[in-house]
Amino acid sequence: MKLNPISPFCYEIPRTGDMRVPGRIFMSRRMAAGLSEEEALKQVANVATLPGILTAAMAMPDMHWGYGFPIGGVAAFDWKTGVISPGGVGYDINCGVRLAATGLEEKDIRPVAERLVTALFQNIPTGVGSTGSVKLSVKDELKVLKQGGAWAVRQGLGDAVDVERTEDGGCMAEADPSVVSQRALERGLKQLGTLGSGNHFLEVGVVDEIFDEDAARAFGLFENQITVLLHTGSRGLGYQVCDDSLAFMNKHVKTLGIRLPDRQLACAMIRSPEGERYFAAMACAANYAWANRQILLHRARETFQQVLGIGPRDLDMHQVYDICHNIAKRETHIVDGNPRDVCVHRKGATRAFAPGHAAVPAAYRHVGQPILIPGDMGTASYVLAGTQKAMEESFGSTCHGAGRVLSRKAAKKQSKGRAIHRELADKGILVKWSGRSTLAEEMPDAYKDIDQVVESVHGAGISKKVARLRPICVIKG
DNA sequence: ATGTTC
Repeated sequence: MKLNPISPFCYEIPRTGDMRVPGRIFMSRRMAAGLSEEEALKQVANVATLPGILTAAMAMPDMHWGYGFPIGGVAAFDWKTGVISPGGVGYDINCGVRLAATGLEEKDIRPVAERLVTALFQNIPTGVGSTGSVKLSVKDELKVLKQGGAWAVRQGLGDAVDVERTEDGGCMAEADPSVVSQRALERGLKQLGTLGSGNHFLEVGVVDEIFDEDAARAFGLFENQITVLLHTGSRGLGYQVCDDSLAFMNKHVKTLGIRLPDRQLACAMIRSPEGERYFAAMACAANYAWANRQILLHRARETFQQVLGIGPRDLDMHQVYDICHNIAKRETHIVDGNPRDVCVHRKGATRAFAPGHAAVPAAYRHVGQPILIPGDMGTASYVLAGTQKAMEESFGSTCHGAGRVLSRKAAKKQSKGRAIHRELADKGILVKWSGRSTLAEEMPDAYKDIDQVVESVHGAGISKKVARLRPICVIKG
């Protein structure tokens, strides 16, 4: 695939064949030189052929191959003439990240780290098919799908301010539980408040370095501060919503009469019964994910208090922000100088709204929206802030994480004979996990260098570095 | 990512 540098941190796939717009990849020269993502680049070009796509099919430096659309991809479609596609969101609808800061410092946690990680692992169900964190009736589940994070707070599983510091207030109003299948409801019934598996985790970390004092102060972050970072999504419910939607979209797309370069790009006009049905079901799964992360934060608060023998006031575990990185949203963006109503697909990409945007919580509005970028479990995670340049160049979007370089299979092979948990322990990172091959599949070597990913988006100007976090304890599924 | 191939 031919890539033309159009600026020091942006490369273009020129328009050819059925492409309606070019492709655009945000990455440093160094990452471009090491790029071996031919299949993912082809997927960017494929997305560029879809009806109603605006400006360019975009990808972030953490891009890799995904279902139809690349992971690390951003695609915005005109609301009236464009399409919506489950492949542009991903199977784990509203997979996302939540960060809480505490009143504690590293010295308060080091002596109890072993007990803390053990207690977190006991109190939070992990792994494929994990259940049992909260008891839910079907009636309550429908409320979760409609209300999102606020439902959990109403149950006493969090604070009102948690919801205020969540993207979209932890709720997409377009949710319509009547379009969610019985099977999806069944899968969701017992999984609320569970972590899941794969790259999902809950991590106790420490603020390692501050890059932007003003933004860090606004976000309530200071050096040596203990943080909790958690990464999970909508579990089996979201997976089932995606699966159900792909089934009816595949049927529907045959009636559209458009030629798709890949059947995994199955889609519908946004303003069609099929498009609206997917959007309404997707929003339900998004709300479920926000309730899920809300409950996990509550479990973390309970566990810290139990292990440290302190009350909520001394713990002071307060939410910094919660973002989604697998979602489609209705947003207004300036396109060719005019405001346009668009449907932005972010799949393995994060919203990065600029200072002054009304969707950014008031306390953060002068510095921009917080962005949470988890690294692999052996290195670091980053807090960034949204920028005006992101509004202008990437539909208010940035990267989402390190991005895989090794397939799960390849990672397992490379880890043979190694004790990954010991390698991490040598770096001062305690890890507890449930899946037989989780640690091998998720080992640091399986991921790109998070520092390079973050330098790319910082260099491109689509977000700016605020702080780096270093892990101390990690639980995984 | 996923009751990891209803």
